[in-house]
Amino acid sequence: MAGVRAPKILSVKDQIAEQIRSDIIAGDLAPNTKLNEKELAERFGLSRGPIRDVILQLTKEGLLISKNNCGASVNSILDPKLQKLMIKLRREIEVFAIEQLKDKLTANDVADLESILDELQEAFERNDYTEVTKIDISFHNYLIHKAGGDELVNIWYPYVMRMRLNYKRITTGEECVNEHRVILDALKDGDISAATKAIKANIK
Amino acid sequence: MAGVRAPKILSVKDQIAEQIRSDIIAGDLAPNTKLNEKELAERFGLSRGPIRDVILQLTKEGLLISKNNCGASVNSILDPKLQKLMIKLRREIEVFAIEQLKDKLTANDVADLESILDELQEAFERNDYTEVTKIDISFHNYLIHKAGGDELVNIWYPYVMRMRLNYKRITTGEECVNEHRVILDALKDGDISAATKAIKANIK
DNA sequence: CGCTATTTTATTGTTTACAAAATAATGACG
DNA sequence: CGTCATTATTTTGTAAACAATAAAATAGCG
Repeated sequence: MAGVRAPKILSVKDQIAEQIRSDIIAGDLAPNTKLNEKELAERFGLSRGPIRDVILQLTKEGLLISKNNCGASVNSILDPKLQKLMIKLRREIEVFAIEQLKDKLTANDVADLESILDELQEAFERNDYTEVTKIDISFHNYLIHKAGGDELVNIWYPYVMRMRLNYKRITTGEECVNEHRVILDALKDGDISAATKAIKANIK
Repeated sequence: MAGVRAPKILSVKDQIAEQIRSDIIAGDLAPNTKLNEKELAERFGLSRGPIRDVILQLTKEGLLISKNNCGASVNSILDPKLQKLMIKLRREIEVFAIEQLKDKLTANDVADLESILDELQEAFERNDYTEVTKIDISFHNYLIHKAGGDELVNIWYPYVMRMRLNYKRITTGEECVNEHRVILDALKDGDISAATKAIKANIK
């Protein structure tokens, strides 16, 4: 079993949530689109119960906006002022994470991160930008989780999701892979200041 | 109807959530206490459905921690490093809010805030520290909401809740009322720099 | 024809019943 | 007597039916 990466086991609800996030990121669900519980339940072959849980979760993440007795819809673009604030806060969280990670990354961690970058490269070559975005997020998620566990991920995640809503298009593409490689290289060297600089450059 | 403050209409779920938050803040629900859905449902005279929604919500707020098929329990004290980070981030959010509020507070707003401070004073005189904490939060909530709406409240709230878990005792008491009065006075004068300083001093 | 009021429909909120998983309890074996 | 395997019970996850609210359509009136 040595060297075998544990496959991530996701609950049904987490999978549904992930799918809806993808749809929003991909633009299949445009801002202000209203979500119908019954439709979603039929689409995923479930009852409305779990769907409602997912909607609540995505609402807390800021992707959806819900009103009592009126249902949920895809949230719209952030006010620029708030957007700027969120970028700032997200940067601070990620810088904090990198500082915590000094001399904490194991060989296994590095290997995992390398493989995430490989996947990123592949997705980019396939022009699968929705997947690029998701893998991009998972790279950061790995660092955040390693540094602060679920607790830190929980406060970090809404910023990422909310920011994605505003772009909805990957900026350049190749740049994305390179930027993350710089981060990982700096981490491998234990060069916190370089890693911090690279993270700041990546979050925009 | 002039001068009549709108009574806040809360959904059933919001009321339950508020009650459980109070119990946690008051210490009636100690960290690591396991929450039983059936028990809660009976206590509030509801079925398990809405209770589950509330648990999910409080989990996202960081007050509870949930595991698949294992239920939810009251979250425990934060790691000091994370605690420090959260204080820093919360401060930045509140400073941002104050900057946005310059020349935006109406006479009505000021009156509302004054009356919140009055309630704070009363609760303090009754030695009702759970209520003091809740009113304290509502003062800040008013400012945050006015500055950034639900959007900003959503990212701010988890910090407050998470921090409260760590104290669970009001520090001095009278200090609390005074600190908030300083903030409000500075806001009334439009003295952003003083208000910022006061907010920073209050968040610790 | 335009507007409001009422009825109808659709959608969300809640309850109840059932399935699956985890925990607790029991019993066999060393 | 202690440990492990198996069974029983409790608890969470899901599904389906019902109630209440909001949205849409229709009818009545100026």
